[in-house]
Amino acid sequence: MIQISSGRDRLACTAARAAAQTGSPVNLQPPPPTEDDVSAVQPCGGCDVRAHSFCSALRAVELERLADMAERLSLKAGEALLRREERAAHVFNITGGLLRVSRRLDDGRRQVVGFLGKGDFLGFGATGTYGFDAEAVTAASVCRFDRLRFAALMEASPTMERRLLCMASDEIREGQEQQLLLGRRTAEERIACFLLNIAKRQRRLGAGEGTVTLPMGRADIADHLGLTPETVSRTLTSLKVEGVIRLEPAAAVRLLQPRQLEALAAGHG
Amino acid sequence: MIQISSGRDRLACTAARAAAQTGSPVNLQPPPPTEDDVSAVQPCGGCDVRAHSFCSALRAVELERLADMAERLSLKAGEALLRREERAAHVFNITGGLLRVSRRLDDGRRQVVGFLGKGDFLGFGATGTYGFDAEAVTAASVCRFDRLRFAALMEASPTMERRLLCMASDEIREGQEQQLLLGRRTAEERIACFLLNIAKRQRRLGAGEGTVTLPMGRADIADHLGLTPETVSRTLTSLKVEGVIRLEPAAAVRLLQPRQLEALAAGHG
DNA sequence: CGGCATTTTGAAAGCTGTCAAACCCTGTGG
DNA sequence: CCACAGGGTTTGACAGCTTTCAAAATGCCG
Repeated sequence: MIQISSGRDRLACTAARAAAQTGSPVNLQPPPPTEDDVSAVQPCGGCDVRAHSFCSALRAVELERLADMAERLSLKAGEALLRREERAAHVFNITGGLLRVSRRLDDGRRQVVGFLGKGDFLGFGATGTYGFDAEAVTAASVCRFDRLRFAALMEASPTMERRLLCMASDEIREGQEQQLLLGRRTAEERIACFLLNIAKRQRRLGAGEGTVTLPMGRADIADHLGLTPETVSRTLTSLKVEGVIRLEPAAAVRLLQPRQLEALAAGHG
Repeated sequence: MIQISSGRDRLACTAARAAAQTGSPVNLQPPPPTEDDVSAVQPCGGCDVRAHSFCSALRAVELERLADMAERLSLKAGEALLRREERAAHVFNITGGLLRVSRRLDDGRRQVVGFLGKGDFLGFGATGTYGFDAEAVTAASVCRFDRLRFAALMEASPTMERRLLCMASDEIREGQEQQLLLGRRTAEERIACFLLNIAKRQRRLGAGEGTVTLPMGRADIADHLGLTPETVSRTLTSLKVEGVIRLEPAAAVRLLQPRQLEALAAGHG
């Protein structure tokens, strides 16, 4: 299922890559088929900013070590990276594509707890077993680290754990924001928030202007916002009719009236 | 508003208290009026287990330092401990009573992100400003630490940050669980989950048998579960009629059929 | 170009929310 | 110790948003 490339590979983080260049020439494999396209428009997740600060906490020597222990994985769309209750043996860093992290009920009801993209880390917190499922939404590439070796490296670097703590802290805050959304916002407000969040992330990753791309399907969006695919679709077309957004080909959405969208997200609307 | 006792005071954590005893005689103030009753049945929050592991990561010297910098606060029911956007100058440890942590929308809609009780910590993650409001549900007592001094102490203790990371990790997991609840569970399932969670916490704090106490009002429960007070009340009486629980005086709830409750919480019902 | 999955649209039902009133418990004052 | 006031809780009736079930339309991929 999961294609694993040779152990010594280029690292995910920008910083790591830069530092590694001084060493042996890095063999840049051509990225898997669709990956490049996807990661080009790739929006969601904890953002590369975090990934960057994370890696910049490491010294060159440590980056070497980190690069040494990286395995590179390729996931096809829909493929699972890990499952809840599974032995948490690894830590991951997404280098391209889009993953979804979710929790499920026995009867199949699902809550997408987050989307992860280029630069995002996954699986730190895990104590013993993972607490969630992680699957590829689009074709994706991931760096995999052995948890124990990774932890050892962390201990060596004092600032490293602080970075992790910051990342965890951000994640907690995002989770609380999402709880507010799920518990108290209307469908329209949820969609507005979602679009603005995606837009912000894409901007951070260098995407242009008021156009966002939604690589995930309506069902994924619905499971993220606590709605049904039908409601997501209806709300989207409703916003389109109001002239707030325009639905374009290739899963693109143009934000015609970002101000209006922000007003909706804020609850005035 | 907030009553602050003298600087050098007994510490919140059990471990810290024990260690501090070897030093100067600790002056145990009589707890505020209702606090003792409340904290006796006090259920919710990240649980004292975490608080304990946290403090057990410190050496005696550090505990001394920690005790040195503690200020003790008393909150009356309904009083605010801190507000979102406020300068995050402190870290807190709840020593008695019950607090609620919440996020709000401009129009007043509120999401209670968690209840904190004896032993819980509050305000770590905060970077710059707090990201939530925190208010006393019942009369409560809290230890307050200066953030910077606290951070400095953390850096000194290598295992300390790891503890924090674990706590943060737990919090993330709880947050995801809550997202699943808010996004995908029915009112009845939410109530069932809530009762079971409270019960688990009370058990951990040494409460007896199948009786839980709900120190918070219906409105707080509603804002925690993404419902209205009316729906909370209706669902509770519905469970009562079905013979699953019994509503007793003093905000007590007896779990007559815990199995049935678990089935409901799991989605089979 | 055809087949299939996804998305959109439609109609109706259901769960939860809203508004309002009755009830109860708690704490207070006589 | 009992009556009373007040807020919180419970109950009722109804409305509304979202879901559900179903079918049409669209878009993607071979």
